[in-house]
Amino acid sequence: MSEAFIQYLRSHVAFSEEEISRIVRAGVSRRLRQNQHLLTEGTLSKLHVFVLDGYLRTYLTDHQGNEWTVRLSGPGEWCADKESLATGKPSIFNIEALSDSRVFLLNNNDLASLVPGIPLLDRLLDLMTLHHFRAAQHRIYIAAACTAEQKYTAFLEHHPDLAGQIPLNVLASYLGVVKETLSRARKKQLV
Amino acid sequence: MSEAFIQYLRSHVAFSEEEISRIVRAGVSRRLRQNQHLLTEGTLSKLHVFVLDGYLRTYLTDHQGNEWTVRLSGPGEWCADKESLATGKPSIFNIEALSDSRVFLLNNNDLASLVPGIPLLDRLLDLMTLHHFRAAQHRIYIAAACTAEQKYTAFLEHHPDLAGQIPLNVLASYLGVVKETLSRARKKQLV
DNA sequence: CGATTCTTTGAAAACAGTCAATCTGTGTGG
DNA sequence: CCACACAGATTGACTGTTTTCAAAGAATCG
Repeated sequence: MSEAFIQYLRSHVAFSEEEISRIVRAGVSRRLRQNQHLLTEGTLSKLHVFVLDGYLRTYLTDHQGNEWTVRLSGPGEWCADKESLATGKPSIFNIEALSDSRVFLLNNNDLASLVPGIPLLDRLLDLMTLHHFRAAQHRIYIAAACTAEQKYTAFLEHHPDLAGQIPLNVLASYLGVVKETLSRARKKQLV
Repeated sequence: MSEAFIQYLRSHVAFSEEEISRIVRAGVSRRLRQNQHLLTEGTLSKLHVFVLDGYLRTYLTDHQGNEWTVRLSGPGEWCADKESLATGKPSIFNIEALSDSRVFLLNNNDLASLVPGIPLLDRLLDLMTLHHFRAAQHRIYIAAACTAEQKYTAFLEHHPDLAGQIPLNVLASYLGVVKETLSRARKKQLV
């Protein structure tokens, strides 16, 4: 069931098999249908989400009702509202499955209770945060420095697998352009 | 000397006075001249920088030699290259003083060696990371959803103190617009 | 097959970037 | 103290890109 998650644990931090099994037992794997929401703005999120299979997107809605995708998460990636987790305040984000997906869910409290016994877990949590932060930093640079076409090219380079899997309007809201512009950029790209 | 840092420690985490004194003794305060660099790309950074006074900017240079400001840090804020700290790889960023400044420097190793004796330090480091991540997330949204004028307005709201303190071209490279565009946005703002 | 959603295309308008000139303030040397 | 140079900021005219609006063309699902 959660083989992909176990693989992830093995390859990123030097846990013992016994530790891995304890971590895995602390969570559950779950299926999500396409368009199913895992988190809705205004509610509390206590979950760390590890994507086993499929694609999730994290987005927020502005005052005009436009949706802005702030993160895309594919297999082997994490997806959590760090902020809501840390502060205990309701989330401003929504998390939705872009396709039928399987995820591994870890409750923050359960995870925290394991930390004293498995000191390396802290290292894992650090890694997760760093990964997210690094990605965010890179996106800020891309958003500032690139034209629509360059953004699309950069996205293809960083996420060759993802491009074909997600709807155009979602990718557009991720890149910060309008769907028509992205459609044109994509067309040029092919020539 | 480092009063502002001590205040910060007191108000953010419930350290004892003795712990605070141990933390403060682990670092040093230093003066920076305007335009002086605290970190240059290609070098290793082991420092956590707390701004006592003045303003720092973190930027990177692209292939065409353009500078892109990825962070601005004022009094009471942190400024560090998390990535270089965590991976031990040379930094891709530069950190520069925008004005004559005073900073409090903590070496990562020194800080790490205090953690076992002061468990709350982990909480502080979490807070720092979270703060940075939150800011990055917000900037991604602003970059995607806002026009030049709205970006400037949003910046004024979030950093009312900073706007007057930093040169226009730096702010422009932070907002992801050209300096002329920012100049015009600022003019409209006044009307 | 019809209905809905996603994508493409076109034309016009709004927006931001480029280039070049001017203006402003600051500091330096005569 | 003035004149000058210099860097930062503004302005104007122009170009190029992106958005907007509207319509038509695929693709998908029941």
